[in-house]
Amino acid sequence: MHRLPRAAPDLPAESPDTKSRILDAAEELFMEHGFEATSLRLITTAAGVNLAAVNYHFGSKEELFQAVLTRRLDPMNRDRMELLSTYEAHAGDRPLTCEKILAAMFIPALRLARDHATGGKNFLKLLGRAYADPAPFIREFLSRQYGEMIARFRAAFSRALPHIPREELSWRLHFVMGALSFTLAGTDVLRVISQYHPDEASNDELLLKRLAPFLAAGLRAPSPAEDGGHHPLLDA
Amino acid sequence: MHRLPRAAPDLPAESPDTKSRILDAAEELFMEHGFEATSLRLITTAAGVNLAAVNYHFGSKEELFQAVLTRRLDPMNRDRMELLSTYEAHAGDRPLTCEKILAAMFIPALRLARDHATGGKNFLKLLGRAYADPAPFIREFLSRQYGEMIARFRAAFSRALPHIPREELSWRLHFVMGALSFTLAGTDVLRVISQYHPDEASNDELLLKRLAPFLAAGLRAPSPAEDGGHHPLLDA
DNA sequence: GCTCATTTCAAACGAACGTTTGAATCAGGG
DNA sequence: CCCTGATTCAAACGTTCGTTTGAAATGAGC
Repeated sequence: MHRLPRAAPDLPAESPDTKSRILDAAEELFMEHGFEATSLRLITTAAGVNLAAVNYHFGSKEELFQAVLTRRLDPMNRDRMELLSTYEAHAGDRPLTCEKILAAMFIPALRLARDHATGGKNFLKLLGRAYADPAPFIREFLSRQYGEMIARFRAAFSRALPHIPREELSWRLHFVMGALSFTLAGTDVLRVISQYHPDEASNDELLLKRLAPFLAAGLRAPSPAEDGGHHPLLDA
Repeated sequence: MHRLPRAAPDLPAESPDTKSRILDAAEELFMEHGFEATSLRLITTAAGVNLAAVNYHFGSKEELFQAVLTRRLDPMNRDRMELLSTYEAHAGDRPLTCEKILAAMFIPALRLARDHATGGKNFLKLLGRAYADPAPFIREFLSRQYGEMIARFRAAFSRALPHIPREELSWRLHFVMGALSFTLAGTDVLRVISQYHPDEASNDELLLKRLAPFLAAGLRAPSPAEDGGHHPLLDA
């Protein structure tokens, strides 16, 4: 099935196997232009491989896209769950704080953004954009990939915030994922909103350090159902 | 330039002028499949008009997309700013609450979702997805359309939260826009997160009533810069 | 050194795309 | 009634798309 050709004795950092070169090029180009607007010819040219290589190694363009996502999303979500388990074991039977749970979500993403020099950041952008893509095969794929992790984290938040009704918590988790993916996608809408310190905008750690307190406060907000109701919003 | 053919005496709800039929069909299909994956042939067939009509009336596919967005986005953002001005005038020289400012952002969006029977909800979904689209012409268009409104609202939040540094506030405004657009886009990721009460998920008013307290609490959170620092996140 | 399965390659496939063209159709004013 | 400008229409334009094909190249095992 898989070929193990040269053991790559000491080639500098160039020309890993064809499959990886396609994945790297596809990751960057999908991130830059989106799925539909990125042609296989663009990808294979950038990767320096033959056009037919994609269909040979991956089967189709859609399967290539899923392979691009799986390669990094799978380990990242596994890391998230492991980190959450570590925190929980360390806390004994006391519930975790929201900040700690959010840290279990963010740290693996940060690790990804830093480890692979450019690849990681490209991937997070790509992931943020995939969230908003209407293509059914993307939506189903993400549901499959995220299902287990989300369930674990919802349970953790549920213990951390016992006074928040389950349904309300589901919504807030949805908002958290929205703000996170929007932020990681790093769209240039930011240029409109802030006066845009470019050197800081690219610093993901600082970015998430700002996002976490924001989200933690939102998660802890009194539930509309528990504080007697009548919020001013939308009643005017 | 524009033709005013029949005054449409009492045609039930069918066959407005060609331009509107194209806009309606395009709005729904762009929402459903995205910009790149929606062909002009699909749009014109759904609208019951000739293929060439798009290029005749709008010039190109890109200009059609911008026309779809402008048609509703323009009035909505104008409504938002007017509502904010109304609230500010009513409050005299006291700063508005975060909830009130958020209401000025949400209510026009809700009005849009309700007024035009199906069109409005389609549009909000489309708008949420356009936020994440990498196409340069979309990004530039949104920057142009949103610039003025964002500036107004940032000023309002700045008065409501004088203890939050300007830069921190810019980030939080970014998070607010992210959560809002993600929520309005209404991706099915939601199906993963919550156990999904379908009849409630489609109720935008309830949805935004949950989102507003969440965001208001996040906006009011102590700034990492002002509370002496050392947050637990990311230090583990 | 031949074998055979794996991988690469140039070339082509049919389909679908956005856009253009030029004639047909229409409505209203002289 | 024809003229004029605006709109619709069928047809075709050239390009690009994802995928397939069949032969050439490759490399490990006997």
